[in-house]
Amino acid sequence: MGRAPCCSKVGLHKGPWTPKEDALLTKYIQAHGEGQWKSLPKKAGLLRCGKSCRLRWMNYLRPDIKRGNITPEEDDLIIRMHSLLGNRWSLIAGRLPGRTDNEIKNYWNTHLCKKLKNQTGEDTETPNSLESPQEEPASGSKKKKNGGKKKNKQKKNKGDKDNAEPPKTQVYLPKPIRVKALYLPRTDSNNTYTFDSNSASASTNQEKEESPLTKESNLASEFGNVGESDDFGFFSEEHDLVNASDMECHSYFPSDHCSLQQLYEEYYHLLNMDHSQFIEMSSFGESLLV
DNA sequence: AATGCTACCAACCGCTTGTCG
DNA sequence: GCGACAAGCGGTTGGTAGCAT
Repeated sequence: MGRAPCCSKVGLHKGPWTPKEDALLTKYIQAHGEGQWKSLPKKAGLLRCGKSCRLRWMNYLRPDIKRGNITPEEDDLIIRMHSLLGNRWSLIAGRLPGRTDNEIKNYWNTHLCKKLKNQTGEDTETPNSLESPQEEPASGSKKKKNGGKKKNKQKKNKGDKDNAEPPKTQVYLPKPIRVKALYLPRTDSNNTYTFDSNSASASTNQEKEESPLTKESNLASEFGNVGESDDFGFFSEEHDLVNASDMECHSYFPSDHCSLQQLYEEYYHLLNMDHSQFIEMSSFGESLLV
């Protein structure tokens, strides 16, 4: 398929965003809404590519972003979700409202991977991105060519992080996070699972359709189109969809452990059902169930 | 104080996927 | 069915902070 035009056109800014750029982007989106990322920079007066604008907005500027530590419960959920889903950061992020895929990915690579490695000895490679077992995760794979840079330690535009640098191995604070719609899997009395097809957030059209649900549907399709099985009732459209108001009822920021635990358990059940009864497991699906 | 090294994370890059004409 | 475009996703890179020497 065609690729989006490369962002590296001459004259376009790259690198850290300035407060001025942030303001321009925020102002434009507040006035005109999300979407049309390609034409947005020009209209907003930004010398950035659309992808860059989108990323900045999604990961940092969105008004519904909250900032805060990754709680131990979230930490635990990330670990367990990752064990189920692998490197599907957006899926995992979808289960952790207030967390972006980028954030979770970084958090995994910098904290959890190491943590698990220490706990389990060695076996913490991810299902989808196995690295050499000898290599250090994350940091080991990115030894800096530039080495130390103590001299010019001027701040880049992340001043809000300054108050949040705990010692190593701690959860790092204020980080921009995108609040994604919470697509809660639901269990009905027959223990079948369905997913909402609506977004609870003001997302773009694309986002609505390329939502975690869609990804889950993709996941389901990787399990062999289970959704098409009425018996399975997996992603059947006609029943028991969670509407936005339902989702509001599930705390938008399920900070309590019970909610997170429930999310995990539902995923766990979902992925550990006896699929062999219904489908032929794809290799990917199998990889998720190891 | 200067330098080296590592950890962290924002941002980028390239690929994939979905939509539309 | 095909190609172009828009958007999303995950891996990787590069800059900065902080600790060690």
